[in-house]
Amino acid sequence: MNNLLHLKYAVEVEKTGSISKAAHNLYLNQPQVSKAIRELETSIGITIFDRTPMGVYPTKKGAEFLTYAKNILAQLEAMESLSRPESKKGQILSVSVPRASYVSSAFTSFLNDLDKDSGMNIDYRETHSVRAMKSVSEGSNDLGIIRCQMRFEGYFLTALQKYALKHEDIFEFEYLLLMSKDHPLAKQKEVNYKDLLDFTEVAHGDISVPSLPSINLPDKPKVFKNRIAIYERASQLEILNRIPYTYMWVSPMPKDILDKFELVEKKCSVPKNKYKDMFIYREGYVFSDYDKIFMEKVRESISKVSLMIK
DNA sequence: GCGCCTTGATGAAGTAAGGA
DNA sequence: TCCTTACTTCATCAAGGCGC
Repeated sequence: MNNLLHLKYAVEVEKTGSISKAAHNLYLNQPQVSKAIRELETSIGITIFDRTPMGVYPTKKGAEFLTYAKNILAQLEAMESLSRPESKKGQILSVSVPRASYVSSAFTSFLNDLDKDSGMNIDYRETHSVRAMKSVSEGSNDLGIIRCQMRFEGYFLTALQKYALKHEDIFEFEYLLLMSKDHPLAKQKEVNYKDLLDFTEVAHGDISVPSLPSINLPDKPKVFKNRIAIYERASQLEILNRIPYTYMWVSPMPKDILDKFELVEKKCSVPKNKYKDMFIYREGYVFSDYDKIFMEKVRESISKVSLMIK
């Protein structure tokens, strides 16, 4: 292995899909980056990129190598951050999470406990599981929470292995129906799936954050006649509150949010409705104190919502 | 099919910085 | 001062996509 710069070049080349563009981004010349990549390939004995006139693409082994390279660079960044002055480091948290009220509630609680005078650098991204795995693997985020449908658990475990990520199961649950306390079905202890035919589903409008079973389950029977796609969470809850013939599929929510918007959650028996959330992090990653506090807040939030749905 | 364009690969010549 | 290393600049070539 020549040096860490070569890894950096290779990662940039993968990111841009072009040696020329990577060279431009790295403030170098194309021949130099081309030569560096070639030397790197020679030194490790594999072809990292397939060259084409349209650009370069990682080979199968190259993609595997780049995953390790990104891990090394992320760990190096973490090591270097140790030597930075404490005042500049501040209170750091960098996470990718699913759109889930219990997680955002934990995050709010985490923020409340921070010292606003000590400086903070918080990166909180709501995104889908694949993007979260990619972000954590590449070092864009240190910690992640991913959601997987239980029947696809094997697929996710294979993906985690591919991204060289470790995981910790934190929450198993079924999606619930969320509706106004004045909803015609709100008085029923459990809702039948067919009961939903007469009502309007509120769905999340951003398919890049697919946290709803109706989006995640292409094979799920489409019983709804009416559907409203809303992008913004507060608007979703406001609509559920004000329009009592609407409902929404959600993961178990904290009581304070339900009370605030005068909403109730109802169980509804549907097939393949078992999900699991898990923490993910890079192999060898050492949790910071703030990571640990956030993780504890998430666990506390899970304990609270779990008590409610029992 | 041809010409043009883009892309990557390679080589030569030169520059700058650092170390012996 | 000389050598090494890293880098830039320039030129050239091959391969493939694209429009006419």
